[in-house]
Amino acid sequence: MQTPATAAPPALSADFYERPVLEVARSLIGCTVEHAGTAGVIVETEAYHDSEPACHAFVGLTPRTRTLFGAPGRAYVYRSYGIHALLNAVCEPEGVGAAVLIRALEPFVGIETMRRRRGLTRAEDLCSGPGKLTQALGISLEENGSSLTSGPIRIGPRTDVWKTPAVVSGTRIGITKAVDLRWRFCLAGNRHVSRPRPQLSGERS
DNA sequence: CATGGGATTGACT
DNA sequence: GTCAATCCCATGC
Repeated sequence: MQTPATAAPPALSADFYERPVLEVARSLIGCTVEHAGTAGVIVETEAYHDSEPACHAFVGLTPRTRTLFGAPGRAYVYRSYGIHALLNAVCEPEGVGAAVLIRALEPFVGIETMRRRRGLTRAEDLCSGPGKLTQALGISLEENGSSLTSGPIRIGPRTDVWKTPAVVSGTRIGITKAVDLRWRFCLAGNRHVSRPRPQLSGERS
């Protein structure tokens, strides 16, 4: 049996996500996200887990956290600050509330479409933040709970160019609880990482 | 039912 | 550096 004659590689399977969330967050650097004619390489992620108070799932099972506690390999999309849709990949076995927030991409497919959706031209302004990349890819709240293995949002494996990315960790952005956990992961030196960039040297704080 | 707080961004002092 | 936009939802009365 031949593989289908598609340009894109198969999406990551649900098994990929059914692992400790920190492991998945690191592994997702260099992978691809694709939706509605646009795609990018993941250059920044953050991990969230129901054992720590910055995670939405910390409060337990509610209508909002239903997706977070559900099956791994699905999208958790929620509205942030009343304005932005933020994309997460649900991780760990069903019953555990954990997810990886996709924080930044390096655009590589449909860049003109991204420019139109964003109303901006500079490549570094298109996907360099969690709210920016959902706008650039056309992802909305309706995709909450959808499968990342079958679409409409698909996450694919690392391509040859990104086989062994240099990943740096830092503290998570924009939270007020559990601020000391270094659960943010970035592709070292990449220009599409959101601000503030993690310190490359002198990781002591 | 009223309130308050965000896993952000862009515009502005 | 400051700040408002805007809305979902958890919480408390």
